[in-house]
Amino acid sequence: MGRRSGAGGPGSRPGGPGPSGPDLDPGWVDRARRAMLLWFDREGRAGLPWRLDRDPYKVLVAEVMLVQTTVTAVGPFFSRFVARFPTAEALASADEADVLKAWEGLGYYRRARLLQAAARALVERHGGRVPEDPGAIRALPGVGRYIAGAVSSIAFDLPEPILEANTQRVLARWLSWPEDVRSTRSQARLWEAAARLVPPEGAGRFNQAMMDLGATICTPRAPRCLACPAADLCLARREGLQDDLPRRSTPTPPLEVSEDCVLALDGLGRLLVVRRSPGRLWEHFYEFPTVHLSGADPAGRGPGGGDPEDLGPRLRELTGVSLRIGPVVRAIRYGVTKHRVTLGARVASPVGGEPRPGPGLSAVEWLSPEALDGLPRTGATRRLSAWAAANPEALQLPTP
DNA sequence: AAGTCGTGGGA
DNA sequence: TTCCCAAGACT
Repeated sequence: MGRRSGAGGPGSRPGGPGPSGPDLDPGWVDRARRAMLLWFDREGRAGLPWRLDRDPYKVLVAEVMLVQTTVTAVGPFFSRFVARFPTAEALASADEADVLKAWEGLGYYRRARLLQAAARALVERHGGRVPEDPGAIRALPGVGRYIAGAVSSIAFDLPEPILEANTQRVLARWLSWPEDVRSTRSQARLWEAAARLVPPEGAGRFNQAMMDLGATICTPRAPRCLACPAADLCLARREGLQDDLPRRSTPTPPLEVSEDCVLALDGLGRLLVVRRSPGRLWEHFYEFPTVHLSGADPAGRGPGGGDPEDLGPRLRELTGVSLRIGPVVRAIRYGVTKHRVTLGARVASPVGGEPRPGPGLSAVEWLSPEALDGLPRTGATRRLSAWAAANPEALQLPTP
């Protein structure tokens, strides 16, 4: 017996397209809806900060923050952000630098700019409110099909489907979908299934139930099928494939990168920092002057060279400041996009020159540690700042 | 339509 | 430590 017409399976006509075809059996759809809504009311995740009310603006903020970001990480950011920018009006009129600072640490910083653009669109086009119209929501900056469906269903209970990491996994297993879930075909098929499944009433609860199931039961590894309210609906479980689905093509290994930066201290206890230019990674973010040594060049720092003798001239060109450069006192590793970076931090002190932004930079400044704390920084820069503050003696340059 | 865009928690 | 991966959108 194949996967196609098993009693109670998702596929419709025996001999028809089966679960990989366009149709889902109406009886199966009905059972799935009931099971998920019942389960959500009993076992759904309670206490998520963005579920305290259904303010459509807050739902929108939460959905944007949750893009490619874990629930655990978003929690405190969301509470702080909506306290600081409680309405679309407040966000629309805020300084971009304040919005970026509130977003610092969440990553994908373009989201923050687009969310503010969305807030401005809400003020200009919709009286400062999120419109109860999926098409109008989808037209907001930074809002794609997923966020439009999530806001429409969760805030307004409109029967719009969603598809994201959790629902992809759940649906791929329910349908025993064998292809790479990220392929265009898979996405089309899974969106289609999601659209068939979302109930005419209770859409918001149903969509959240699918995400909660994926997060707590139907997990990437070792799904807890014994606790799953939809176990008897699930084709992958019936076939014993729940541990092998969804399928993903093997990712390419990250590219190794080596960089050095300088923790340069002047006579007033200030640190030399640079601000990155627009149109590139970490735009408008502050960091310590950094040069590319070898490997790929994710941050767009230009041609590298491993010779420590070159560091002085290169940093002079970058910052306008001539530096006496000491040894690496701290090394950290971090990942960014498809790269693995080893960043060495050297101590340094100025011997001449004036701050002047070089290639890829829009500003160079001497700043106190306190002033630096108030500016948006990359994750690596925050780690080094914290380390420097905790180890002031390590910043002393050895006497030549 | 493949590439780009970040970070941190958990295993 | 390293690896996986997370409520995607935009170009």
